[in-house]
Amino acid sequence: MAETKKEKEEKPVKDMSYNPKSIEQKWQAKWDADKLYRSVIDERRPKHYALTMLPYPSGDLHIGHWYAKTPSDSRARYMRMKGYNVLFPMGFDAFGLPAENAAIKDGIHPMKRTYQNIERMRKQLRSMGAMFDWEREAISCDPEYYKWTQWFFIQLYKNGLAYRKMSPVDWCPNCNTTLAREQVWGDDRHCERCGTPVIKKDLNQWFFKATKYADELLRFDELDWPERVKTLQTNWIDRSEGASVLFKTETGNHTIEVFTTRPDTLWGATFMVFAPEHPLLDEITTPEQKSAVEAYKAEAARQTDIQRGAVDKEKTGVFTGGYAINPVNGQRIPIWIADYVLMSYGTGAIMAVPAHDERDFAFAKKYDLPIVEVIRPEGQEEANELENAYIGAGVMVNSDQFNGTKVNTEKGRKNPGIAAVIDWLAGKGIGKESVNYRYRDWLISRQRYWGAPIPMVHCETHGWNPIPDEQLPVELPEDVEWRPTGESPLKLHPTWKDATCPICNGPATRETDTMDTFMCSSWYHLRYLSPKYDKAPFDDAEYNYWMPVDTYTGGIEHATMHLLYTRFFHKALRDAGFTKGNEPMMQLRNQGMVLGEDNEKMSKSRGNVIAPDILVDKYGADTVRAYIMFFARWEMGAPWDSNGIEGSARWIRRVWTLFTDPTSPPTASDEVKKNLRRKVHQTLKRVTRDFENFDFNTIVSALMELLNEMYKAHEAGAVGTDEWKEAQEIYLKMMAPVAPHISEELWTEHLGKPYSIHQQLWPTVDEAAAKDDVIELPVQINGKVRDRVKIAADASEDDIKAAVMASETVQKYLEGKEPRKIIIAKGKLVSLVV
RNA sequence: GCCGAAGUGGCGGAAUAGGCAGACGCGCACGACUCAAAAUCGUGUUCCCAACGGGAAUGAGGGUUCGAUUCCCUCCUUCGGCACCA
Repeated sequence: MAETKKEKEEKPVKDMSYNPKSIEQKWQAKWDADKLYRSVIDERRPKHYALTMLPYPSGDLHIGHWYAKTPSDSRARYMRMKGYNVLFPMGFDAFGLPAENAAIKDGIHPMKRTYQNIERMRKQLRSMGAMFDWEREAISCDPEYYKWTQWFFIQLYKNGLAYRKMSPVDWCPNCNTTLAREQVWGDDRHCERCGTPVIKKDLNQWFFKATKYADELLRFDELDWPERVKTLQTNWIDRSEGASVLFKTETGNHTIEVFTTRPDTLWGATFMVFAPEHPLLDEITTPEQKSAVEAYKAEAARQTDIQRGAVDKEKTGVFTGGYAINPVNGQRIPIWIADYVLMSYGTGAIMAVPAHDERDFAFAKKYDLPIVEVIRPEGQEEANELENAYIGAGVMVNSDQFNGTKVNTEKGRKNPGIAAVIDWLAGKGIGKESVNYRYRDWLISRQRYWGAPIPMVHCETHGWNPIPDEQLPVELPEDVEWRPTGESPLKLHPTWKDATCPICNGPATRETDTMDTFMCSSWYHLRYLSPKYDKAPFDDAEYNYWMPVDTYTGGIEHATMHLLYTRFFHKALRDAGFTKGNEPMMQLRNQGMVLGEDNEKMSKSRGNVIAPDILVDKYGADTVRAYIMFFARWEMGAPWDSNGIEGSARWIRRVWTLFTDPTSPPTASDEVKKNLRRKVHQTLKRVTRDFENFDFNTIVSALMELLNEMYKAHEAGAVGTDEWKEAQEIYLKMMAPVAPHISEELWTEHLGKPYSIHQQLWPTVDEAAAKDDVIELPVQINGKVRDRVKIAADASEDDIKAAVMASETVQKYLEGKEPRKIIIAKGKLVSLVV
């Protein structure tokens, strides 16, 4: 050993074999020491805020994290080389249930566990060699962070956007907490996090008035977002245009408001239906019907949402004994209750038009209620004996002065029948144009410990009031007891609840619920701007320079959760005067998912998890990065293929071999040199375009292709020529965003170029060099490729024609005939029609 | 039921203004190097017809076009979202 070392010292020999481990460690340390990726405001340069969704500190970096973050990093690096001042921060979404559940099991405090996990994941994230600016790291469970989460809650409260309400809410019996509507998924209405079906509970909870922004959230005109996400959000909000109409009860004691998308069918409303939970039921129900109604209500309450919501379920209902008056024709119509009417949509009461609504039709048939046709297909004279509800276009009949008015299948004012009736209703004061949404306010209370406490106190005299700013943050107590029942330790804590009313200084009780962690992640992109700033959630100077986020990358699963919340949050803050612009994230791109080799979702229980650490250890980060970018279309994702990575490893090694090859005297012909230069610039063009479009897989393909060409040029003696040197430089610059370590090593150590390659500008395409001068034109005869003709790229149509007709093969297929038509697609192909 | 995405070799995928289908890679086969293996390098690799050569083929069927993976219509399959929403 000693001898070898001595030998090395005396006669330094460069180790020529590719050793990713030492290269990667070396450069990561140097970049770090030099603060190469520190981003500071620089007014002279255009800014680019690249953001990738922050991870939950689960404790281990998953291959999925790599799949999300590596291409995002590579794109950020590309933008930096394009001359942008790029901000690419990283942090942790550190509140949440897993840490608390683990604490219940083993007693380790979530704080302790979370920071340990962060420590570990930080290390793993660094092994990626990404350009994260770690000085901007933000951790949402840090009191210096959640102080501002709480502060924002108070701002929303002060602006009338936070309120407390008793209502039936979704409860996950496994997570022991309520959930927002967005967090309940699927046919069986399960918890988004743990998959357990939720149940309904009546609880007092805090909500954000997200519905105030429903219309604005439907506008995407400023956004470069995938259609898919815009569609998901649009469907989620589900705007529905129609009218609200006032019905009076027969006794005249009550007014019942209903929402309908079909006010043009009002004359066909032959009964009304209330949801079983409707508050007016008790007063409308007659004594004779009381027991039947009560029984039905009890049965409906007993059923789960899933049972009630089953589409194919036979309709059931009970007559209340009460009557309403149809305001358009004075008809006395019975009021029923049925569970197909939901209290949570519209007003919980509907006008039933059996002739033109399938559900009402089925109900009327079953209970033998009158069916009156009010829309008839155009041109048809006779009344219909309806076998089904008619929902098509037609003309209004049995509708007094509106008879003959045309009705199409459009919703809202686009439908002449609806427009006419709405105007008339409004004039009479019995109805008006109205819009309904399926979208609900955001329920943010969580009955858990490991979250940001809701900064509100309750006083017997003064009700609910926010904690004064100077008392923020409301910190989580550390001396808590973990109950296996899952009850919130905040509720059980002996003294934590005790507070002072900010109005009267009398005794008050603290809110023991914490906030939905989606609240924390609704503004993390702002905390990154100035994570240590203590005068406000963010420094305005930083905000004015960096915001909005230019490129946001992350998973599609957040389409109606995080991405909707964060848009709402930005708009709410904008109206409160804290943020500018209408949208927080201008461009969005979603990556797909990496599946296990068995084509299933990766999970510990399936045993199909791919650990990036092992791959990095075996191949080096550059190879893992390259493979992740190469093996699938980024937005699609694909199952992992352990063999496939060998291809990327081979590519990296082949680059190393070629670029560390000692120079030899240049012997290449002019043609070889010209062809090399052409391929280099053609590749640069492709790679540039692909980076712009997030087509990461074809970037690596193009680089592999060019490398193959370079090997051929090498064989032909191109080494040492100016073209070769240019090829090497451009190659490494194109490779730098993909494989930052090896390209730095080859750039500085083997090409002897100035450190750092990551501070170089992206090369410019030489269009003239990229142009082909001779091209091979395929010749089609009657649609089939029969020959290929080599010809100058700038040849005239006549020259092309002549060359094609001169071909023996072409003549053979023409069999002496003249082509009827010759189509020349310039630079692409020639097509002969015989 | 409604809305959306996707369907291309054994596999991942490419074809980015309608113009050579299968780039690039995996895998496989053969060859070189080697005592041998690994690594590396080279050649081949959509299918069918013995074949020179030809034919078929981008989920299926139709249409537009000189020409369709690409545009239009109908349908099938897979995945995702919503769903008694008035």
